[in-house]
Amino acid sequence: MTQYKRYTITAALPYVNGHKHIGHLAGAYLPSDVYARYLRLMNRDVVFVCGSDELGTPITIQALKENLSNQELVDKYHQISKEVFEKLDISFDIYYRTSDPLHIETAQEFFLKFYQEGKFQEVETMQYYDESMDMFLADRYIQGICPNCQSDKAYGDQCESCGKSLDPTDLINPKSTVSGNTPILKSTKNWYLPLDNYEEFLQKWLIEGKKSNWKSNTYGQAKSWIDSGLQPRSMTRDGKWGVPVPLEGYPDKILYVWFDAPIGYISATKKWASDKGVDWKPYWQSEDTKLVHFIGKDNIVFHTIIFPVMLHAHGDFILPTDVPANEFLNLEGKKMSTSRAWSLEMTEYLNDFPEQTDELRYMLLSVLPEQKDSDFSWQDFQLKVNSELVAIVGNLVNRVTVLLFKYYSGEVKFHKSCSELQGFLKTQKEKISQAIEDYKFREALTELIQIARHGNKLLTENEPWKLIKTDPEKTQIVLYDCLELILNFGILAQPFLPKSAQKIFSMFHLVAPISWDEVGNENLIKSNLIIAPTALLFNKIEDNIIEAQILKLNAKTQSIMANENSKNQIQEDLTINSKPEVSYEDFDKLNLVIGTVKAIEKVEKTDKLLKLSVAISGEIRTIVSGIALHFTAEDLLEKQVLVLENLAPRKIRGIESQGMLLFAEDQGKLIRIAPTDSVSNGSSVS
RNA sequence: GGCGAGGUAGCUCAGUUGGUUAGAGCGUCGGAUUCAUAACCCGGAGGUCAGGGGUUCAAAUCCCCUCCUCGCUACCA
Repeated sequence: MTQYKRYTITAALPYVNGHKHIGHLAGAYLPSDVYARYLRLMNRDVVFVCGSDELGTPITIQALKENLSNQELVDKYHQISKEVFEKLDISFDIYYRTSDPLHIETAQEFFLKFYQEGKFQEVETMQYYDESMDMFLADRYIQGICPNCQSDKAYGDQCESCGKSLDPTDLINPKSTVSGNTPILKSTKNWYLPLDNYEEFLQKWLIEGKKSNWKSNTYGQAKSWIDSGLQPRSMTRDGKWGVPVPLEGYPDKILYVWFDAPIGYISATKKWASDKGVDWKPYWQSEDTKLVHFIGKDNIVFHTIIFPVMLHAHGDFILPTDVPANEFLNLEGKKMSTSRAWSLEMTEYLNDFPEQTDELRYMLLSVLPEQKDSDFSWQDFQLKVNSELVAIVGNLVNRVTVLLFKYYSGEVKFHKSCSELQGFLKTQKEKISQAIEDYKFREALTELIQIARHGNKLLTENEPWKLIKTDPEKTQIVLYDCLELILNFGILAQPFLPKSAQKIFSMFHLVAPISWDEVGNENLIKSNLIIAPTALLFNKIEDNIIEAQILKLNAKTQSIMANENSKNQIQEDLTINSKPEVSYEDFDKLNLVIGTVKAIEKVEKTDKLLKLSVAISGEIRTIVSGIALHFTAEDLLEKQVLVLENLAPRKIRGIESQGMLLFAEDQGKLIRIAPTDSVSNGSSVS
């Protein structure tokens, strides 16, 4: 269907700072595996690469948490990931790791070439530096008080409590998480890739070139980034756990993980090629190669903009042909979250259902978030397994083998299959091929099941259990047709259900892989063949299994949340204790008064801001407060509130705010503070 | 608020060069059947395609407005 001579298929490198869940599987690994398996069965030249992304700051943070060295941590999770993918039959040609020396070398070559050709901009910026540890602090190594929600759990890049993304210099009272000391600002040099210089290239290659053949979600998001104007982006960081910057005099500089990680695809290909004794270059540098990146939507910008710009700037490389990005998979209607334990990790599934990997593959493929976020529910899982895999596929195989053994002791009598059946198989094969090439895996799966449905229909229509009494010869033909459907189902099922496909082949004394071209080949079923009796292809999943999983999920998330709450409690206690002692003079500077809210309006074009008019003594103060999510106008109108009267005025959204309203906060909810009996406006609080 | 993606049957979702009667699976109801893991097969019911307006001989599909969901992003003394 295409003119490509070879295919380079990549699946997003899992960042090995923890266990990966089924959302990751559905997002990148399963679709890419189906695609790669299909192409191999088409006898195409394919390399399918993936590997652990093992560098960067979050690794070091997780290592501290688990009390392991960086290397021990990545070794641990690399091993787990590798095994999990093997068990789920994800058929990577190589599962690599970015801590490999070959990768370091490859990434450094990239960097050096850019450096020597003047493709970087050297920029000096001020960064936090921990003098006691003699190191610059990456964002995650700085903790302080969030300027937004006052939580003291805010990191340099984001507040864990309110989720606001931050710049390290936004933090109040920043501390180094390494030493606990207050860091100083110090000048540092980094190398920036001026993405804005490549807008013309992106305009032509992506905006114009990919408009009609990329999925709307991928294209839309990439276009949105380009349209909003690209900025130079630093391709280096201060740190030690990463690819060292290959320049003299910068021992503490490493490459930004998003610079080196996608290069990992290339390093992985190099390693695979050298192990195999072939040349890696055509897979990345030849125009007749199709390069496809399978990713989740969180990686779109890196795979559609930054990495292509890198490849383009380098000059020797081809660009990705397709970037089929999937949306997210929810679990029981809610977004998966590792920190809230609302997730199904691949290791958990394998532990509970070690023999049912095809069932998971089937379920996930049938709900792949191809167009929009989709949902995995245990009930749905049970339904899909029981009413499709068991009732349609497994049942067909069972029906046919039972009849065959009953009437013919399992021996196949050869008959030429009818042309109608041949036509049907050919049609399904074409439909499935086309769907896979269009990355419509759900559709492909539906067409696959049609083959088994057809078999059940043949049986019901011809009733061989009756026919055997009147027309033994016709009975043989019907059963032969059914066997042919089963075998061909197996061939076409190989990309989706590899274990089940092999089970089917075993009945016919055949071994996978069987090429796509063999669909409809009558010589595969030998005359007078004795079918090997098989166990049931799929087993029903009973209600209690599903109930147990749902209970387990709820228990898991509740215990984590309880844990979190107690941690929060400790954190809050710490907040109280961690504030420095103040003198009476300091306290006396604050003028706290009671006022009454006289008018409220929402600040235009904001979600959280309310503009309030508050009466204190003789005057009306205008105060802007970020509380619109907690209170409506009715809640506060004519109510008394606690006001910090002498706070320096500040303009917010063009309105001068003359004071500050004080509220009690409990678990993120704001509660109004007011005297128990009404007092006159302006009454002081001391 | 800005940007992106969605809103189609009870549920999960397909469906764009605009074109008969809007589809599938599951569920539901009815029928048929017993070879089979109470499974399979046939049939029915079920939709103002989020709402409104426009373009057109013709709109789920193109344009405009509004509402809702998700993601990114902005304001938060």
